Amino acid sequence: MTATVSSPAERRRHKIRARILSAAEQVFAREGAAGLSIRRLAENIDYSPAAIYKYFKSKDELVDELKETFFELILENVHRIADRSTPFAERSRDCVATYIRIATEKPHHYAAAFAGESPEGEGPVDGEPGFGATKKGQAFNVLRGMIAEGVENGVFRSEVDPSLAAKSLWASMHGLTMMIVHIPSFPALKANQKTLSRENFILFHADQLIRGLEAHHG
Amino acid sequence: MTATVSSPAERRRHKIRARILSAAEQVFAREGAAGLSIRRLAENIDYSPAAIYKYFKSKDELVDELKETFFELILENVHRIADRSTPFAERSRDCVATYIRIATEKPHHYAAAFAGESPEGEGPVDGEPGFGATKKGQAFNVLRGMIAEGVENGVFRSEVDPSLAAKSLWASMHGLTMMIVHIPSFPALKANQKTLSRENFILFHADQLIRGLEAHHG
DNA sequence: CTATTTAAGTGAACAGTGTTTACTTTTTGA
DNA sequence: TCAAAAAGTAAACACTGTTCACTTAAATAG
Repeated sequence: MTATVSSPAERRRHKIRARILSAAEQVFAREGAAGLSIRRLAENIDYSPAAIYKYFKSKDELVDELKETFFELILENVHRIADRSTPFAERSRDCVATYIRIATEKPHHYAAAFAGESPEGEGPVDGEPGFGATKKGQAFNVLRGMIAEGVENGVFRSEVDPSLAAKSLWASMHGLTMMIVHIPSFPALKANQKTLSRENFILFHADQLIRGLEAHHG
Repeated sequence: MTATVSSPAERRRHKIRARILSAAEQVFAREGAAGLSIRRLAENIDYSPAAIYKYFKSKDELVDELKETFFELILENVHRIADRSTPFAERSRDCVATYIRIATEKPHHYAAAFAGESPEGEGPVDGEPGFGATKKGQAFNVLRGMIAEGVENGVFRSEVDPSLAAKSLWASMHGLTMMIVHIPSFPALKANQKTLSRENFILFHADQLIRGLEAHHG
């Protein structure tokens, strides 16, 4: 699909861009956006701070690329689960759980992806044109498709609107993810004397959310 | 309960502290932690930047007080609903909805309360000694109490552990709140041609969460 | 192969930030 | 009244993202 249309100069440029992103990624993964400074980054790759601006027009743009790559990872994993042929209920739960699992593996990435540090600038949202283009939007669409399937199956209540329910479900997934990301010791679980692992908590949460959608058959 | 044990000096000091906090609150509510700089704050109250440090040992400490006051507001509102004598299911939903409603009225406060800007430092969590002392912790305890009540009533499934379920529920409330806070246009709802208000979305979400807990009677 | 244009890279500065230190002024209490 | 404690400040430190004028290297055209 992608032929070698790039000139040597373009390839070189792309390579250096990747080098910068790679160095940025390493710092970002450990210390987050705040810990990643242009000056430190420049030093790491033996460049002057100003040189970075020949490749990225701002720190935000650089960080945005790290975030998009990260969401690509989430999308891939969720997609893989969604395309399985396991029983529907189980598959739904696994989608939810996978999102949370993968997301919490890179806490700084996830936190930064939603907090443009101040509540304002964000990409397009559902309904707007560019939404399906972002990885975030694609992940949401997978979720909605899954719920629509459940409604058709009769597994989920017929009143639920997939688009609405998907947003609600997404918010809940997002919530646990954020909790784990922001409060490292969450969930501090000594529930009923038993110490539950984080994994078990995620599964409980996912189960709870799917239950809210299910039709009562019996 | 609190007699006038304070000397004139102490009262004066407290007054100035409050003055600083009030000035900080105004900027913070509009522009968040990033927009609130010590220098700007000092200028607003005709003080030198260094003077602030006679009253607060860091910007973080100052902001922490704003956050705690904010969570006091949430707690008050949730408590008021929880203490009502309306039917249990309705009351539960209202608690959840109220948390989200009040929280999203001060987006910057809420976002800052959970994002210590970098995922690390947070107050005590459930199980630890100081948890009940924080307003955040108290709000959680109200939630857990409510769920415990539901389990005893038989309204909620008997298997659910209140402590565990409260964390899960809290995470979901937190999720929608964060979504609204971070993505101003969330939920972008043109679900089924109908434009739903944010309020309706919150109620749907709350309903969905309570459903997940309910026992299937019938 | 040379001349010219374009891109890459840089040092220094600008405008900010939170915080500390040494110093002065004011207030307090014996 | 006078020493001690607290309040307040100017100036500096060590950072930050970003821009500008400048030099150096590479690509392109004649």
